[in-house]
Amino acid sequence: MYALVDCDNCYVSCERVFNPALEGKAVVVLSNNDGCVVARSPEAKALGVPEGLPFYQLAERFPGKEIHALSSNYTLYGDMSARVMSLLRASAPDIFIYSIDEAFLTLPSSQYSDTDVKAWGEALAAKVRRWTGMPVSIGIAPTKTLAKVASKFAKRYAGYRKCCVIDTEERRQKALAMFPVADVWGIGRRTAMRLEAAGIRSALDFTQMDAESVRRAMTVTGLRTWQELHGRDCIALEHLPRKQTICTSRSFPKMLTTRDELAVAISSFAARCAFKLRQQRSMAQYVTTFISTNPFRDDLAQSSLSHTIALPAPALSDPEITAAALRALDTCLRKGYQWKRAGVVVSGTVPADEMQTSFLDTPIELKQKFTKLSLVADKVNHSLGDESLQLASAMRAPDPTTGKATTFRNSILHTLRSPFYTTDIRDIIEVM
DNA sequence: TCTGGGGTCCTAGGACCC
DNA sequence: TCTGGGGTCCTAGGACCC
Repeated sequence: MYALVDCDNCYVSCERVFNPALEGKAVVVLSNNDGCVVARSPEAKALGVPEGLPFYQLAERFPGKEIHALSSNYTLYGDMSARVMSLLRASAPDIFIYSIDEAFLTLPSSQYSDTDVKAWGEALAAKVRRWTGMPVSIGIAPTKTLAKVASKFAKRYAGYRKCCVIDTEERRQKALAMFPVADVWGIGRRTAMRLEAAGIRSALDFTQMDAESVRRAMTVTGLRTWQELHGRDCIALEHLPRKQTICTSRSFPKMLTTRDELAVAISSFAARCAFKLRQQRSMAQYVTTFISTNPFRDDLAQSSLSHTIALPAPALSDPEITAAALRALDTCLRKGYQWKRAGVVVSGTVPADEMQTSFLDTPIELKQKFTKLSLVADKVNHSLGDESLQLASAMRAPDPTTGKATTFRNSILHTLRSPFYTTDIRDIIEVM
């Protein structure tokens, strides 16, 4: 059996743990630059606030409603997630962390009989709530896709006391009959529209299609989902310790036009990618830089450009990745556009211990220096704060009046952000 | 005025090899 | 006039996830 543990309205719940005044209120959490709504409390959902709504439309669309909006505080959410996951790991050692707010636990059948698995789930949800403050819902079933279905029931109906189990054929049929096909894990908007046009509305309707037509219409991934809904376990979540592609991208609060402004942003994205590479102990063979204009501005010239550079040998240091990203920027940059978004992608990752050199590469001594320098910078930044030590190319020229050099991250808007309650001693909560 | 970010998997088709 | 068979690798694009 699999247990899917899912945090309820994750970002909003993290905020409520430290600001209980938000309980029972309509709350939304915003994306970077306070752009649009990425998380909603049940009260906000009940008002009809859609996911992805641009923040500036919130007041227009919901006049007179009291809706609390917060900037996203990923430092807080990441830390709260780690607390929840460590509790789950202690309860069931075979855990696959699927996202910041979800994990699959594998329950050995020898250990849990049918009768007490429900009690086990209820107790786990209660423990997570009590120890971390986070509300979670748990779905238990023989396949991951059915566990997902079960968790939605656990979330929706209080009667389940945070844990729903789909273990018998009768329960499976009943649950799937009530479950919209569009909500099935693995069936997205496109496919759902096609299925509904063909009269297939519930997950049960979908399971009654014949396997061959499912495969034809939705390829083998769709067939896997179909099998899983029938109770046959066939989606393997592989523990991929090494990501094959790592991307860092942002929209800008204002559109950029000069090479210098873009270079500061690209340097910062490149360094972030290099850091992520070092964290997973890999090196990248390719570096891509992309830039694009604002697609919502019909009145402006549109362009979306990218360039990929094959490194002479795999790299993981800030200087090497940044130099390649800036070279790629200079290759693709065109005049006459206003750039709204940019990013750096590193790909073709290989394990860092399989380092090879080539005659064309940076001289080996220099490469080793760059690597050591980046590792030292990681340590300094870990103890003194994220941007304590970085390449000068990631900083703007100092302001002539204050003499202070600012970074790209300084320019991201998050005017409604909550304090770093759990990770910064200056923000520690005070009890009066 | 203001519209997010970061991934994975699958398939088709072209290039290329013998 | 008639023009094979089998395979790999790479890439772009679509679909999906949170």
